[in-house]
Amino acid sequence: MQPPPKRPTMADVAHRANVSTMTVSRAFKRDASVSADTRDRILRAAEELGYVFDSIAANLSSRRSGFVAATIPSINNANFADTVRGMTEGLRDSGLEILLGFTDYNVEEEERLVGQLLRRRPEAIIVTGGRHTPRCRKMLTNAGVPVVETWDLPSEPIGHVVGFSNADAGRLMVDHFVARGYLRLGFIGGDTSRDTRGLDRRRGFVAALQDRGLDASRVIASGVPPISMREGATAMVEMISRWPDTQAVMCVSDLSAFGALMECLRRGIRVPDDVAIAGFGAYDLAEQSVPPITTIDVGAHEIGIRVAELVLDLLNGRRATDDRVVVGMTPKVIVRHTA
Amino acid sequence: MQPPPKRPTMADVAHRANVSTMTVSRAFKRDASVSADTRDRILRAAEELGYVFDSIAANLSSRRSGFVAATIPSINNANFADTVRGMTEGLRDSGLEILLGFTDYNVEEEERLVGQLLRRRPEAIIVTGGRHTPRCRKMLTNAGVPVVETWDLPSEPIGHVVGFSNADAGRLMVDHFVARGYLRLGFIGGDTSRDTRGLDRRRGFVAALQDRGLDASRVIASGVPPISMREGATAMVEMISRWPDTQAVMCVSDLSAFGALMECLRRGIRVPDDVAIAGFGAYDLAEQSVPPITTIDVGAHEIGIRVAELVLDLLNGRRATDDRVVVGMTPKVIVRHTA
DNA sequence: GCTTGTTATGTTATCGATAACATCTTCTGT
DNA sequence: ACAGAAGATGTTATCGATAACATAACAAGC
Repeated sequence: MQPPPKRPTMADVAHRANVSTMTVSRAFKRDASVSADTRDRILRAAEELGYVFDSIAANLSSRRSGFVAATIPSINNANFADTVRGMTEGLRDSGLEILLGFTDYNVEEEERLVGQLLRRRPEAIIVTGGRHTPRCRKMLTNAGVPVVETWDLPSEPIGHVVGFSNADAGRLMVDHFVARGYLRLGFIGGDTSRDTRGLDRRRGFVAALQDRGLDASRVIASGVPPISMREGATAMVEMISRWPDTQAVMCVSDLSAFGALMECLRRGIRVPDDVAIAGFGAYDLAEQSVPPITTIDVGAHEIGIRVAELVLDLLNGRRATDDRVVVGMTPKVIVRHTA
Repeated sequence: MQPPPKRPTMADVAHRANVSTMTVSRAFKRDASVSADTRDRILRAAEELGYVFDSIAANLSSRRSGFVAATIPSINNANFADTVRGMTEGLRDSGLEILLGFTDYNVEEEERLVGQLLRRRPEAIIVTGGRHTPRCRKMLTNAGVPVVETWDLPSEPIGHVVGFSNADAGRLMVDHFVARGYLRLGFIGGDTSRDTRGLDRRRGFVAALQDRGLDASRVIASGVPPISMREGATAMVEMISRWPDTQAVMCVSDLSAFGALMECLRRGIRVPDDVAIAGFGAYDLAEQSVPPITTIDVGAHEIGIRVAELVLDLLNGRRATDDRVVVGMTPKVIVRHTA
């Protein structure tokens, strides 16, 4: 290895442009009062030297990191992707960037990740879900920046909330099934150790069954969340072999619902005549599938937009930091062909 | 607003634990030589004070940021998600984190993004694709850190490469179609202004047709990349109405192929008997779909793993920084039912 | 017993920018 | 023509950690 080629600094640019470093610093901001002439000279000098602004130094000096941290369970999930898109759009003109971390549907991993993210001094932190390890809760509580929980309506929020009740989503589907005359109902989801929101949907589903005095035992829990199309297919096979008279099945997501539906097509099981299927999440897939899949829309994109608005309001002092904002969204059944 | 509650610093921890800040700093590293006793005392003091390590200051001081930057076209794409997963796995134990940015399939946006990322002094930068704006090329060339281009085999690489030839992928599908006896072939993709890799696949497809003296005019280019399932469906309609005798169609991705396939099912067009359909990317969707979709696998996950290995080798000096590494992968057709 | 090495810890000088305040021009209105 | 505001630029101290070097304490080897 040779000695690092020493990058030029602001001082180098300042020297070349015959100004002070402070003026260079101002020239690199938007609104700063620097004469057009001087700014040109500085930017030209920077260009000639190949100067690259050092955000790290700027962050330390200004005590502002310029980003908000966000954790989502998975990079490969259209729902969370929609939410992140919404956040990105909402923050676009604010100069804030999003630092994204993935928890892999795992609260231990979330704890680790939140710890790492907080070390980078984000201006706000957004987490998916309302269940965390005690240590993680504590870190978030003491973070000293706005905290927003999303995709959930926690009973004891840490800070602010933009979400919906996953249990209600489960209930909602029972209502829909029953209204259609289906009474022997099942639920397909992953093993329950990880995806707490999926688990809440199942809880709501089961509770609604019990409220109505219906059989609440038809639950398949297998596969590591998020369960895949394939696992949905496998679970469907198990469902109809264990409880052959099942009339309708809710799957924890549209992906598993699609897998279940495809398995039925392969086996010549008619949907919804022999068994009805519904999913969750309003993925494109559910709409485009033949037949199209009944699902629940929770407004993933809108969640992102609302979160961004909220964060900006809090950071700009347009809202008091200490009053808890809870934005509740309402899940809606989208009725299609399969249920 | 009250005066900011002033976070504790290392100096505070040092004072409380009766050591110097340097010892605190060491206690927070892994390997540093601090007696077990002292370390305990320090960590306890830190815990009691609610101290949170400040990465920004550490980065400035140590002149190491501890992350690699990566740009991908979209957060919502299973292929790039697989690659990112591979990179994450490969970097897991290195202490390096991934700072992810999304270009929205847009080289202008990529330029902006790369500029922002470089300001944060990444230890390496990974970009998707081999086509960039001139300014972006220049920034990458002068970045002073390892640069890896992926998902492509650029003719003039900036630094290192882990990818495959998209044109070859297009050619490969023509070979497959012809081997099956299909001779009137079409291609469905987005409008050509953005997704340069999709465009390369089309180029290869068209070139292969011309080489064989086949009709190369059946190209539908509409929709902003990445084109959706719905756009695939629309494009399929256009294809069969403009060229009703088309025998086989390659779609730029499995998503659009799925959309095209579903449209055929809706219209009672038999696949592959009336028209064959193939996609690209080996998404789960293509495997689970009924019927399952013929596609091309490029090893998205493996690309990520290879990139991570390469980056680690370069950063650890196990490979010279100045010899260009080109890892070429070979796209493979996965033959299923639709073509 | 004295050198040498190892381990644990402290001291000092930065890293590269910015906040806050100071200074010097140049307008503006009367 | 002059006070006062607004605009453009400079000076100094600092943000919170770490590299590099220095030192102290103790063990091992001869």
